[in-house]
Amino acid sequence: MARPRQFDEDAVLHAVCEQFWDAGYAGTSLQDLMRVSGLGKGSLYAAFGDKHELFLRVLRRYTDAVDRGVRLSVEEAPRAVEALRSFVVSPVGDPDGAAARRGCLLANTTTELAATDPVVAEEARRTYAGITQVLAQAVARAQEEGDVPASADPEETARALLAAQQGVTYLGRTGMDVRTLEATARSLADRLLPV
Amino acid sequence: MARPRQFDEDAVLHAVCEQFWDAGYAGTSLQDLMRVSGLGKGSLYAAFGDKHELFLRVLRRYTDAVDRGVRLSVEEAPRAVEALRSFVVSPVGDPDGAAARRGCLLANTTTELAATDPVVAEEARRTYAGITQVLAQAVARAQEEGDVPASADPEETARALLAAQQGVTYLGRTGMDVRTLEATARSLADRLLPV
DNA sequence: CGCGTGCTGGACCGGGCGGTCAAGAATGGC
DNA sequence: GCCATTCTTGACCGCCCGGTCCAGCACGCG
Repeated sequence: MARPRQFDEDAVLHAVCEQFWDAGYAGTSLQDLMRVSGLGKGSLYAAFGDKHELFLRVLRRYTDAVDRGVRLSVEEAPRAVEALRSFVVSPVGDPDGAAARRGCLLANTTTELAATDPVVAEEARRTYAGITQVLAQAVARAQEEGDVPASADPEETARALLAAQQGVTYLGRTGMDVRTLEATARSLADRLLPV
Repeated sequence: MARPRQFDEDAVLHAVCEQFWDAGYAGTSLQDLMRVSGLGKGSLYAAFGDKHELFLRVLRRYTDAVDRGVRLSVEEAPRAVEALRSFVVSPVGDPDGAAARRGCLLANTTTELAATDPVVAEEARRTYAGITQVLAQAVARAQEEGDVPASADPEETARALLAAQQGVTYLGRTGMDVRTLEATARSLADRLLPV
């Protein structure tokens, strides 16, 4: 046969993801990608195509992970309402606020590119539609469990929770004080998920 | 004297603002700025400094306008709760969704730059702190007017409203269907501003 | 009316961009 | 051990980036 690959594809995608996450799409140069991946330009192009294709690959990997994370969180929660609450608070991350300031790769790059890149916009809509569905099911379960009033519309509640979570994500990116941010997130969860 | 300026500074700043708003900071080249302003490089540099300075100038102009807009909306509202509701729904904009997809210049560029540009991050925090203050006063007024329960903490409510509004702004940028977006915004306003 | 002043426009610069390619190195089947 | 095959490296490409600079132009004061 021929010469086998000398790099771990998954490790490269992870490193590239971190880079795009921190610096954005336009803010990441091919040199950056070479540096974080340890690969030459040729290898990158042969393995993943051009910068844009590589970015989409990484973005889909990320959205898949997010989707799986939300599903798992709902599945594993003893009570669905707990998963819903933790979803809203999740952007807060660590107590020193580094995770909050980083934001979300999907949110960051959608804001940067959605207006000009229909593929990115569609990926965002697809992901949020999936999350909304999972949240709506969780709301329905929470209603059965008596933690959310039966009068609430599950899908409408799910969308409100999603919007709230994205708002928290954004305020985190502004560098807002973490404790204030967490209080805001908890307050939103309280108000959107009344007992 | 000497040759007077042949351009309207305010018109140039307006055009440049639109450009940064649509294409982002990195996505806007000096050629773009020359095109939309009708000025040569030399004039742009002489009048406004380099690209970054020009951007900050435009950003401050924008945040000032936003701040004035919110203050005015609260002042002019017959009942404060109406201003609060319209604040949350405001990102929806026109019925065809163009304004929603455009998002907010401050939100877009903060997401793009806040991690690397402390000046932009500070401008964002300053603006949102101001808006929070105005909203909190409006909440207090709404309480006096009997439209919001006296038990609610004005500042906490203001922050929840701000986060909700930013979440709606972001979902608008993803290109979410305008009617769904508007329903989500109204639902958030209903839940965060109970009678 | 002429001259100094400061605005104007574009030529010009070095550099870094995204992307291509060819030559060589590492493999495993034969 | 040879060869076909694939991966790897880095030189190279044309282009456009942000930024500088200067020659000339339009003005209005004296």
